[in-house]
Amino acid sequence: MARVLPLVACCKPIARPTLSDAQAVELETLFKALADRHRVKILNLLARAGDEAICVCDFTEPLGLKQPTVSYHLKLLTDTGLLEREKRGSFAYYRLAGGALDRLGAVVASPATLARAV
Amino acid sequence: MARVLPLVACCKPIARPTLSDAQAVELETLFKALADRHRVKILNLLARAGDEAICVCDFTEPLGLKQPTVSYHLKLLTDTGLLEREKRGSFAYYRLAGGALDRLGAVVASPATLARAV
DNA sequence: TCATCGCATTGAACTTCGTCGATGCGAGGA
DNA sequence: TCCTCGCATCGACGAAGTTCAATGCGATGA
Repeated sequence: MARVLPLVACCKPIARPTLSDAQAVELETLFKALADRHRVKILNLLARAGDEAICVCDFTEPLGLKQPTVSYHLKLLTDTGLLEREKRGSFAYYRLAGGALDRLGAVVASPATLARAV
Repeated sequence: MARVLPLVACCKPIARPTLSDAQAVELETLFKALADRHRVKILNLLARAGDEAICVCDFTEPLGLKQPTVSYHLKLLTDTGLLEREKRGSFAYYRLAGGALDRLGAVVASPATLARAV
């Protein structure tokens, strides 16, 4: 029986019976992480890169942001569980966390989608 | 051939080739609408209500917010295209916009999900 | 060891958001 | 017509988010 995957280690879909306060806060945190044009672009760049990781310095130019700001956004996404960080020498590489986008989809599943999933 | 539905009259999935600036802004707007615990609960309440609409006065108690604040959130969600408003006498009823949650799922579709969809 | 490079963190300025009292407005009902 | 009720809007305030120069720190190489 298919199951709706938890997101980032938490989170139930929006369209479930009674969302608790804690669950609402978790979803708020998740969507806040996505609620910025630059972070959306970061996810897009990483999704397109597939398995390949991208280092901090390679984000600044496409985003048009300074390095501290890029680090700020990357840290926020990583803390939310959407990104994974890997250190190589003095470089920091980021990649999409495994299945992050898939689980994201499950969270916003509507009743109709749920019916199909279960 | 299945197609990824546009959201709210815009918006391509995150994992698509090159997100334009405008598309990133649209997604930012969308996720910002979801990035609040009370708005998440509103969507949850409406999703559970199915086809039935809920009037403003019935949100204040479960949300623990005053009427002006509830109206603020409902307007924000409506402006984003996630909710629909219907006036009955002096009452205002809100319901989920048709397929809003489904299209939401399409937006966050990962490359793997896309492969399945197409 | 010393200089350099890449990244994280700090601190401060600025912007945006969430909340609610007060107010306005249209719809009923007396 | 006047009063009341439900909702939207305004105005103001505090809270939170975004940006970047300055700084700190570990890694690399001369």
